[in-house]
Amino acid sequence: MVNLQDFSLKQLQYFAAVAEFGSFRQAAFRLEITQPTLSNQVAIMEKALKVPLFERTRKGINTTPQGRELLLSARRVLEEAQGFTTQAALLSGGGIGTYRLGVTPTLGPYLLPHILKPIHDTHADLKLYVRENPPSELETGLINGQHDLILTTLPIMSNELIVANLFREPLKLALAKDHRLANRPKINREDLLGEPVLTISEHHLFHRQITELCEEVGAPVLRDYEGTSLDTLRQMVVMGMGIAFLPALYAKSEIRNEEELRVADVEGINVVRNHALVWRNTSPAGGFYKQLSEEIKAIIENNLASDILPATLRTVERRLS
Amino acid sequence: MVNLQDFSLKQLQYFAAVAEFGSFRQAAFRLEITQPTLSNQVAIMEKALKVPLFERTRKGINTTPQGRELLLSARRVLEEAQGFTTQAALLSGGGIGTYRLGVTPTLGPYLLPHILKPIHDTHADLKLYVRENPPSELETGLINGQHDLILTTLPIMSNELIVANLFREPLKLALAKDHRLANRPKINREDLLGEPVLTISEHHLFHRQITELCEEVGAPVLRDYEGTSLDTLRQMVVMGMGIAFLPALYAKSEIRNEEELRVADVEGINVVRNHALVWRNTSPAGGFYKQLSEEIKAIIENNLASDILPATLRTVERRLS
DNA sequence: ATTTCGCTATAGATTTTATCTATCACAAGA
DNA sequence: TCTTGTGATAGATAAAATCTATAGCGAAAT
Repeated sequence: MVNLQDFSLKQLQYFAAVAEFGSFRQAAFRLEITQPTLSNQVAIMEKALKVPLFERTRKGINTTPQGRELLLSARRVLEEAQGFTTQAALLSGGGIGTYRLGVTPTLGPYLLPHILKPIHDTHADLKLYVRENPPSELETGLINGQHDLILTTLPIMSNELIVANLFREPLKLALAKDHRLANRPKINREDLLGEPVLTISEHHLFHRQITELCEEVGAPVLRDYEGTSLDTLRQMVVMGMGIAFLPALYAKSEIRNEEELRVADVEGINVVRNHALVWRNTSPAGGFYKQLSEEIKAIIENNLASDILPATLRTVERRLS
Repeated sequence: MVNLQDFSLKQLQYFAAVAEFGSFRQAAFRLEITQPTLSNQVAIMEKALKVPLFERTRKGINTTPQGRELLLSARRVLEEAQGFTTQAALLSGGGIGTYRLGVTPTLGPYLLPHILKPIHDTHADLKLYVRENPPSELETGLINGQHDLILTTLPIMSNELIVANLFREPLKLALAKDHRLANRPKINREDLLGEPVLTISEHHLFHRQITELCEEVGAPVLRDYEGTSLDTLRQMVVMGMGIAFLPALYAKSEIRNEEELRVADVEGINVVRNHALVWRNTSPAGGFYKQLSEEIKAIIENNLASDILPATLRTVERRLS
């Protein structure tokens, strides 16, 4: 059996050239090598394949019947190889290819619709394969190579990841339409005293932020009814089971119907989620990811300035402990 | 632009193996090379393509987004290359492929039906691409590579051709049913005196044989009515324009209707065509062609013994002058 | 007939490439 | 802390590709 290593692309090229020009000399001239080199390589290939490809005469060559058949296969190989090189040339330009982006379910569906379109306009050949996972899984998934990039909430613990802060997202207070505070022009911290608060399950990072906030203002957390998604949380608020803090972008996206819910700020409360684009410090495309993060930040600040706060920090490599 | 010569099949194999095993060391082990060699080759390819294929970490590698895309192309290349090798392995067995066989129009249609089937049975993967040409064109066509093999009548002049004699084909006398000699049990040389003889056009080799024969027996050749094919010659005999000498195999194939024509031998006349299989002495498949000629000879002697005479000579390399 | 030209094959030197051995440096896990 | 597993690096060696120069042969031209 002939092994793959028994011949090379170069030899296939030589073979095809000789067949095309019908002469070793001419083919060698076109290939910009000398004739003995060409004869040698073809002879080596013939020996490896155990098939005579050419019939040598004093006035040129004839391709053997076997050579004619193999020529077709050889051309197919060369064609595929050419495809490989052209694709490589494309990809070497950067910003091309399918990148696996992991996102938090509490942010992705509400942020991505705003940024995917402009990114696609800038990078026509960039595709994002988006998968949703809770932030903790995003981080490990990024480290072990399931994702190329993640769009997640801080903090990020691993010191082998590079974090590009994008923006801060405030939490908004969501009230049922018939809630006693629903029609207040302003709501203060003190108004929340004793108000039962619904939160999302504790797998999500801002569960802890909310419970801390509730302790500060003296609002009880309804642990028995932790929502598994922001949508169920919203439904529970509508049904009057309590109030809830919802991320601003979620509120902007999903709460259109003012008949159902009122969304309000609370004076003196400034709880935010920090969102960032994160990648491995070993990633060869780090430069491109950095550029991408700047573009995303610009898009957000242009389109969503009224809903979010700009990032506090520049891109930093976070260090643990 | 990346050139084809900038990477090799071997490197593609290495690339695919590293991507598959997720580790240089393991891949190197499977490939039976050392890890530095593998790292080196992959690095060389990355440099040539200007695309990072892997992201190196202390616990293994991740394939970059570009690497993932290129992996698909690389696998296609390797697949085609594999196809090339398997085809080469098939062809190296011999007796496989499409051989271009040139035949005389005065023999091919009447002989080939008898031999193609048995040859196909013996060599299932041998295909013959048959083209008809007058013997003189067959010879030059063989020399300049338009044919791989020819089945033609002797003599062959070129000394760079190898001739394997197959058999001798007698000429039969064809008479119209109402000819004065048609019912004779035997016909002698003397009976032909003065009989007008039709022949095929002078492009065909046995035109000369027939004119010489006619001179010997004192029969005039009707030059004005030279047939362009054996079939027209036969029609002319049926119409009573004269008698004709036809090759035995043609007579056997085409003259079924005894109502039209009578076919007879002439006592004392022994004109034959010598048929041979011929190929270039430079042809790498010479051994196979020789074997093929023996098989054809055997087939003929088994199936057509009553119609032809065995070849006089063994295979010889004919010399000119 | 002889020469010239064009073709491929061959020999040997040289350059280039692939490969190996030995080792380093780093991170994770025991 | 030590071991194990990972890829990178340096230098020596082996292998392969390439070149130059030339031989040998057949066909075409002289």
